Amino acid sequence: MARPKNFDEERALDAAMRAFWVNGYHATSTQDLCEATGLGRSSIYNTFTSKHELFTRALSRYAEAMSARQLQILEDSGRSPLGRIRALLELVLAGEEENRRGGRGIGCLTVNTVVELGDTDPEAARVIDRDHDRRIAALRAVIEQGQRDGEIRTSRDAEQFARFLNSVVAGIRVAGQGGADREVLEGIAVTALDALIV
Amino acid sequence: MARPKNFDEERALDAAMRAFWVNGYHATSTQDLCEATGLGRSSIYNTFTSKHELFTRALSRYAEAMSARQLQILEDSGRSPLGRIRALLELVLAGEEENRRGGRGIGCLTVNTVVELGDTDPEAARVIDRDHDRRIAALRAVIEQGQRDGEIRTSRDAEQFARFLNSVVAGIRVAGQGGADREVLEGIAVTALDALIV
DNA sequence: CCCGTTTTGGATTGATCAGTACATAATCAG
DNA sequence: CTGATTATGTACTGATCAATCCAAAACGGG
Repeated sequence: MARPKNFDEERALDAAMRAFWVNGYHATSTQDLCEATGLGRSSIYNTFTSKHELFTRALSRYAEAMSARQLQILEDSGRSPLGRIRALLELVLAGEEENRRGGRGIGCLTVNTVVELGDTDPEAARVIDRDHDRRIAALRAVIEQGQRDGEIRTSRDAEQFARFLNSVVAGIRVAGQGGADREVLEGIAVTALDALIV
Repeated sequence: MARPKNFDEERALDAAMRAFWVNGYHATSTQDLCEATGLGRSSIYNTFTSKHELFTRALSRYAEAMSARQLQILEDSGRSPLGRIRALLELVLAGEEENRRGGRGIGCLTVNTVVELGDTDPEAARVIDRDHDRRIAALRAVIEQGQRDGEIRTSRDAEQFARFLNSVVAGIRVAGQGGADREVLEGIAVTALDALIV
């Protein structure tokens, strides 16, 4: 029929995602994206239409992959509710440790995007809001379960606690970007858990 | 001797700070800075040398002003240690509420800068690190006092609690930028305090 | 083998970027 | 009033931005 693409679209998307993740939307030029993906301008525009659309797709992919791993942990019936939350925080810590560059982390693409673009990018905001809602719902379900089991003892309702934990994760990410090492981030995480067992 | 400047340098710096705060470093053009400050290009370059230097000065000014208010609260002997921490969180909540734009906040310039520039801007990183250390030290002192008074748990050491609280503040800021309203942010703050209170 | 279709590379577009050059305007010391 | 000095407005610089154009290349169905 026609000439086939010479590259794997998902691999290219991953490379672009990485570039946006490390440098942010504005500081990543289309030239940077060409170099990161190994594609020419034509291929990028032919496949992804525009820098902004490529960003939106990369962000969606990130959110999807990240949430998939996190929700899998939160729904792991092999662990207790509290154990799941611990495992989630452990995943975050491991991720931050893995992504350290020259002593500083690169954080989380969704957090970075909220901070960099705020409400100036409605498509990005939509992706992030959706992802946020899913994570809050999953956290909330686990916390409710833990409260029923008596493992989680807090006078706060599950929704409030879910938002607290989500915010702590964002805070850990920012601290990682500020240069905090594993030990410090772990200290933040375990301290947050103290609020669960009041 | 010579022609005097036609504007107030500090007011201009405030306006520039605001522009960087709302839109970030990369998304704020020199043209934007002219419009925000009301100055011409010549005046800006004559006074502040470069966009980057203007940014560094604006960031320093922000950090200075922000820390001044926060340290004043943390050192207010009219309140108990825990009362000071509550007041600090209240200040953060009030600030986030004040800065809401179209439903979303604009966060905190230092947090925004850590996230946007990470370690790609050494001058900015230096300013922020210094500010961070001061805040941690002040928090730590208050927490130690609270622990001596029996008002704050001794299960974690003061340094760890300080870093936790600082991270929670960053998390609140990010949540505010994500669109969370006052009630939600307040929920995060009071839940965080559960980890400290005996 | 060849034609229709799509991909690809490279040159190019106009807009915008940060920063500069320079002439003019404003100020004050004398 | 004059001259030294600094501020300001305007026009401009080269670089880079995202995006497009177009011709050549690569494929698969017939």
